Amino acid sequence: MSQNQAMDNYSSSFFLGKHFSQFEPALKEKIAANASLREFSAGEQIMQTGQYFRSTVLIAEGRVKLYREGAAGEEFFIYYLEPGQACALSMICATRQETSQIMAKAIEPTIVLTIPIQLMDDLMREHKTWYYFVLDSYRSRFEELLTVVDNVIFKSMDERLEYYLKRQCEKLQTKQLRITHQEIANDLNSSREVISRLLKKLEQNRQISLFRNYIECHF
Amino acid sequence: MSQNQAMDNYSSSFFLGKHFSQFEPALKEKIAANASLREFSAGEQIMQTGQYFRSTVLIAEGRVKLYREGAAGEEFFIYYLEPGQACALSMICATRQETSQIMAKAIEPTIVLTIPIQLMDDLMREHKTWYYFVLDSYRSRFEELLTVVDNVIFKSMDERLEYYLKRQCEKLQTKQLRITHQEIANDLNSSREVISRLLKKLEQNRQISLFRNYIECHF
DNA sequence: CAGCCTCTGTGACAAGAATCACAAACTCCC
DNA sequence: GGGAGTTTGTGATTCTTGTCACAGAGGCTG
Repeated sequence: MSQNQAMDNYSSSFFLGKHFSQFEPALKEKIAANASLREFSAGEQIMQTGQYFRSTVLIAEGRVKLYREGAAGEEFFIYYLEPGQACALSMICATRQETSQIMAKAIEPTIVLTIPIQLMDDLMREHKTWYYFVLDSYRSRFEELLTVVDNVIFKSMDERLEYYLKRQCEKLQTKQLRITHQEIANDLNSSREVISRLLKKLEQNRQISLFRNYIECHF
Repeated sequence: MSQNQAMDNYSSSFFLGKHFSQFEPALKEKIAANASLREFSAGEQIMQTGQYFRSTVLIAEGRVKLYREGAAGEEFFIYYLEPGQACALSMICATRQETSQIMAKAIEPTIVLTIPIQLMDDLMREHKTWYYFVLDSYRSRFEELLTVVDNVIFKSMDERLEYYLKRQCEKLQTKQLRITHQEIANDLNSSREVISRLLKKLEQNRQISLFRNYIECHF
């Protein structure tokens, strides 16, 4: 075993201990022995639309933003993945050798744990904790996707914008959002002017304060 | 064992053989021995929004329509479930005792197989076929939900309507759709007048023919 | 400080979709 | 056949959102 791989294994255990504490020691060891680490810098793409998966992906550090891509290259924001979570799509695509229809981008320096598909059968059979984790990942992402549908179907743009801002504040753990109107418009698949106008309204209602390059929320 | 239950078991095997042929005999027997059958008449609700699940649901006969409900009671059509498919939500909610955020309605006389949650651990551990089936159910529903998002986000109402009609033809295996404009409008969360006008346009383009209470598609 | 780029604000207009109002056509049932 | 209920067609109007055009403000760099 190369020194590099020994280091990988050490680091895998570290992240497993930090963010996957519900896994029992035997499960953690098994994953650590087989997983490898991959690093991504902020802004780097982790998955492209249509890519094949050869492994299951767990987020060890950082933050990943998932988008659905439109025909003309528009990037509609779906949800974030955080440390301790798994890419639900990578788990199923992995078992079936199918392609993913989603694009993922690291928005912070990010480290992911990749587990070879071959290990899945063993993990599912031997570790109830693991299959609970897998099913729960699915359920959570599924529910999150359903709330996205809800918003798009039943809500108007001003409500969607408000929900978007609240969600950002929660996920990023801050009331100061470093983001431009154009970026928000992209995430919501709207246009900059519309977002600017709606933000102005929110400011007039004292719900937020607007500054150059960032927004302060008073939710 | 009551005669009734004996009949249930017999019938369960029958449906398992008919629509779940990928399951190996041992798996089918185990499910048949533990599952029970429930019948629903056309139009009956199978799940209500917010309901708890105590079992995993497989569709044995008929057809089930799944909706997402809006705050004002609007019912937005998500997808159909057919014989051989499982309700993905019931599998995860079952393992975690969570509530579902979806409403399901039988649109034909429908028979479902319900498998008690207690059996899940055993099935997952002992039968690779089963956990592949579970993960694949998830993947398929997830992808289907993503295409719903795509349509709502990136497409205009005329494109969504066309996609809707094609999907109905495929799923219901017919070019004659017995459906009113109002029902389509409900499924797409639009209004009857808008749908009527767009249908007229499709008719002018020779893509469909309109009749009272049904539509003939020439796709 | 001058020039350039990015970000934001705003008015005018266009397009899509929802709503209202009403009429016509079809179906069923007494 | 006549009336009631359901389904469909269509114009007029309004609302929301997207698009175009342009201006000004802030920040960076030579």
